[in-house]
Amino acid sequence: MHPDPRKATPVTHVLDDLDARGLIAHSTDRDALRAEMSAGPITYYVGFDPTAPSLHIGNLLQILTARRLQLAGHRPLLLVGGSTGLIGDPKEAGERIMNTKETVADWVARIASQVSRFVDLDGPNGATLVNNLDWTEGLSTIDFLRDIGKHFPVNRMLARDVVSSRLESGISYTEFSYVLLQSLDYLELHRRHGCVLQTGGSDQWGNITAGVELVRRSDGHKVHALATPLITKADGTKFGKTESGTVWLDADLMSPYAFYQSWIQAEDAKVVEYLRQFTFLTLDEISTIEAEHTEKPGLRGAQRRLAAEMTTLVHGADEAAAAELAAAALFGRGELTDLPEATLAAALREAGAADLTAADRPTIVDALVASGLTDSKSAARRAVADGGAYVNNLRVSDPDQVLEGDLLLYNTWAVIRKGKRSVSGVRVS
RNA sequence: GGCAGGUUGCCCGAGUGGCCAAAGGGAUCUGACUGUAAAUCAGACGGCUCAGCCUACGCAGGUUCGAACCCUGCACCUGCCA
Repeated sequence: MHPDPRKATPVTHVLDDLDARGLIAHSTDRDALRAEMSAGPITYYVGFDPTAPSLHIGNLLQILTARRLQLAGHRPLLLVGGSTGLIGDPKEAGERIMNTKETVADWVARIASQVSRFVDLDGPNGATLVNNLDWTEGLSTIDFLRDIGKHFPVNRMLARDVVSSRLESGISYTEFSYVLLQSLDYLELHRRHGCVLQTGGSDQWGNITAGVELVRRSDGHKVHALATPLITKADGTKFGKTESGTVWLDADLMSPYAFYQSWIQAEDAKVVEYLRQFTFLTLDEISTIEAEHTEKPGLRGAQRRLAAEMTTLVHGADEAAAAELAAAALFGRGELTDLPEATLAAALREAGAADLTAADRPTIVDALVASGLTDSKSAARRAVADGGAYVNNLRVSDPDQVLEGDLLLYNTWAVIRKGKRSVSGVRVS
């Protein structure tokens, strides 16, 4: 699970490594930070709010960045937002729906265990998990307003982009206050653990610098901030949160196979960037991959490597290998009929296979729905009408086509495909 | 509290009594071309027992042969005034 430290330890300063990987979008006084880091291990933190039962690859970038800093000898504090998760960070789309305290507490536990898998918890610079509920639960409103609120000029708060964009559509006092809580986190971690750096996504920059400011005003100390860029696709839209939904890290929410697929479909124009930002391959190794990729993009070597690295990192080597084998079987050049039954069955189990009953005489439309490739029978019929439905890589044009006889491999299996990249299986028995 | 405007399908947005499952755009899906890439072009895009039926235009009720469109009440949002 943990990348080999020898491979990952940069020979250069870790800040230069992050920079070269395209992981620094914004930073406070870089030279001062560099000097502090060179003088000895520093303590830094990154926070995750429990807005779902699992983290996604946007959060993963933050975890991996924290891991890079840890590998360089610094000490991470991983904060899970037990209290901030109850409030909700304002986002442009509009007011968040509030989750119950029980739900948030459950998500906190899940996310804490998820996040701790990516860092070392032991050793001289072992990571510490913290929960901001610890210092907000007993905090009185009066103390909060006097000690924290006093440092926040409302005119400056109103000027922040997220807030000003919400002034028209409306924003609750609850969300408006969020930045005070995150800032308080930084102050608390600075006081309790000597934390002098907060990292996060560039969308958090406003919240992060507000914390820097609070520490300066309250304690007179200069602390730092570093933000990673928003990871985008070639068209500028957010990577990893699109058509089929969010790319989750939890295997129950997204199978390792699906996770692998989401990476292998990376765009040519972006795949090398992703390799730099997400993997622990050295920049030299990535240069080599990039050269091959530029030479023969059709081989999709960069995408394969990216998918393998990421699936290994998140789900482990065994799952990664299984996902790779499944992809090779289902997307390979070879005939599906040439696959041994065990290979075929394994591949379909990875991709996901639905059970159908032969006596029901299931049709292609039934199979598309049962496998989850389409949301409804209407959509399935449409797919067939569009010429986008395949059984064992052969186009099916009749929506009433029953899956039986020659359409079943080993008298049992059928590989159902919708379009080019969506494959699933059915087992008819 | 008063006045004005608004609430339409995944999102934006047109529609003010029948020709509306609802223009247009975006997103998404599929096809062609390909390399599980991009770009381009084309088609699709509420559901179902699919030449028909059902559900839908904030919620509830009403007028009408017929309502997303008219009326009443309610909820929420925005602006102006107190």
